Amino acid sequence: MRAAPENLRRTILDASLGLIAAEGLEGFSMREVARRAGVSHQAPYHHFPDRETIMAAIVAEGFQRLRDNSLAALEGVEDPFERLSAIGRAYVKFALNNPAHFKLMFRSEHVREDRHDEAKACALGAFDVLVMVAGEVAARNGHHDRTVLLTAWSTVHGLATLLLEGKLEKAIGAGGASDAAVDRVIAMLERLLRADA
Amino acid sequence: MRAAPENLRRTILDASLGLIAAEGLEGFSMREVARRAGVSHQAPYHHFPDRETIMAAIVAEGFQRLRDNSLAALEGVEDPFERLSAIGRAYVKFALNNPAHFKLMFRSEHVREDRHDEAKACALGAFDVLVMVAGEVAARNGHHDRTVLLTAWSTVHGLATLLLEGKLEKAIGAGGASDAAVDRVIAMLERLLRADA
DNA sequence: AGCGGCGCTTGACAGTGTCAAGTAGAAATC
DNA sequence: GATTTCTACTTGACACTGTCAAGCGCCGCT
Repeated sequence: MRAAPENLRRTILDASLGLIAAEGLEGFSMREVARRAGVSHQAPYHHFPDRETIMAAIVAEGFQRLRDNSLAALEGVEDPFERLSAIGRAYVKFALNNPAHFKLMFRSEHVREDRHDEAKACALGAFDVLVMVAGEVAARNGHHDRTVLLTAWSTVHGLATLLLEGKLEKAIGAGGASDAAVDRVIAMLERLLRADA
Repeated sequence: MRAAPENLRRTILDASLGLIAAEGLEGFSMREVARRAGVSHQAPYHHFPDRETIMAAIVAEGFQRLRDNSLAALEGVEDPFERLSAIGRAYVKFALNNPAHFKLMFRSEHVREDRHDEAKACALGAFDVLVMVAGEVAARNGHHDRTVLLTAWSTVHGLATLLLEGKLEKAIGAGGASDAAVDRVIAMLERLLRADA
């Protein structure tokens, strides 16, 4: 009995996901993935040309999940400003729940998006949700929509990144819970954006 | 003739700075540093216990330069909101001019700040400038000073990070220059912050 | 029955960070 | 002044990495 074709491919992806979740991005190695999948160190290369392409597949899945999370966060929320906040919170939450995955998705030295169509497409898919909601906000407050988009994205992305790298302890203040800080920042941005242009 | 003590230490740091500037963060290797410094692959270990400690020294220098740049950007600027914008622009500019250096400074897997006192102190030194100016802004608009700080920092940090990773092309819009986008985001944040609480 | 090819394994190579041991030469001790 | 000590450095080795190059066994086809 031979394994179904494409079966090992999925096994390898799952092993990769498990590995980065358990050991972090720098603990990722092709050989360890192969070990976890129970195959030789070269078997993965039969399904992926190289390390970057495996990572690109993981990135693609990450952006799909990020998009799903964003859309789920929008469910039932009508007010554009609240919707933008909801996406922002989902974004940071995703980053904190999947730190290595998130880093991988946003570090070009691991995956050059322009060389991996699927990853690129999924990234655009997630991005589109933000474009849509930022557009709703801009339509309300009269600001330039691309600027609203960029500002909101930068803020939540910076917040997520700084949290992930442990740089915010000194900024949050003594004993402050980090999720409270996230809420404060996002709430503040929402309030600021509510002001008309 | 023997080299002056601590001389190789400086040579190694300079070689490291040159290497990351030329080859990027992932091109950095202890052995390549040694090669550039013209010594054996183990010589650097006589002045630094390990790779992370060399990187920590580089991080420390980076934060010193960031602090200097921030202070220089404040020179002659009186208005708190303009001052915050000036720091923000200096922050992004620093990141774009020293991409690998900037990444190194903000990635905890390379340098765990808590284990390297000098790097930590320099990071706090740069951070203090931001604390000060965010405080001035909060005193004016009546917002919570830590939240102003966090929001401003997150925004410029996210902007810098996304630019560095080449993720903003799709967000800037067709043919848009990225520095114009930076100015727009920072200007928008400034305008938003000018509104009282 | 024989064969081609697909899926995987084994082996090798150059590169890495770092441990361990050796060495040349200046300084210190007698 | 000869000998020892110490310091700055070199040489060598190890386990690990990603990836190139062959080899091997089993499946379906003719």
